[in-house]
Amino acid sequence: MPTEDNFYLRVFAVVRRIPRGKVATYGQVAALAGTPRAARIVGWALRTQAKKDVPWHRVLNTSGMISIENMNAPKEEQARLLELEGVVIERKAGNLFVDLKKYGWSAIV
DNA sequence: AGCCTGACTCGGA
DNA sequence: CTCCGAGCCAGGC
Repeated sequence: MPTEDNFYLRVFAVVRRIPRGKVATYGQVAALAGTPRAARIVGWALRTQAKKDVPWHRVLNTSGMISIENMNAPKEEQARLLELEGVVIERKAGNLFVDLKKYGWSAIV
């Protein structure tokens, strides 16, 4: 697998392709980026560049739950951004969930 | 160059 | 069904 910055670029490119009002999982983005097992790297990539021109808030874990707890990007902020796009956020036990069946994005476009 | 850590995931107990 | 552990890739120290 490539170990260049291109991986990041690909990740960003994939994330940018996520339509407004839709969400994708880390694993999915990683797969689209060319490395199915690099879900963690995706999160990392987003974390290093978060708050740029990439809709990082559209990326969630495989459960549709926001894993962020005490990071630079508060989950509340992510929830707000998603709600602005029409995505319904479900709050359960202090965690934020998104209905992937409804808002999940299909890579096959 | 080597070890630790992490916005993840999957599989077994 | 829930909890715990191992696997994975890349970056930081």
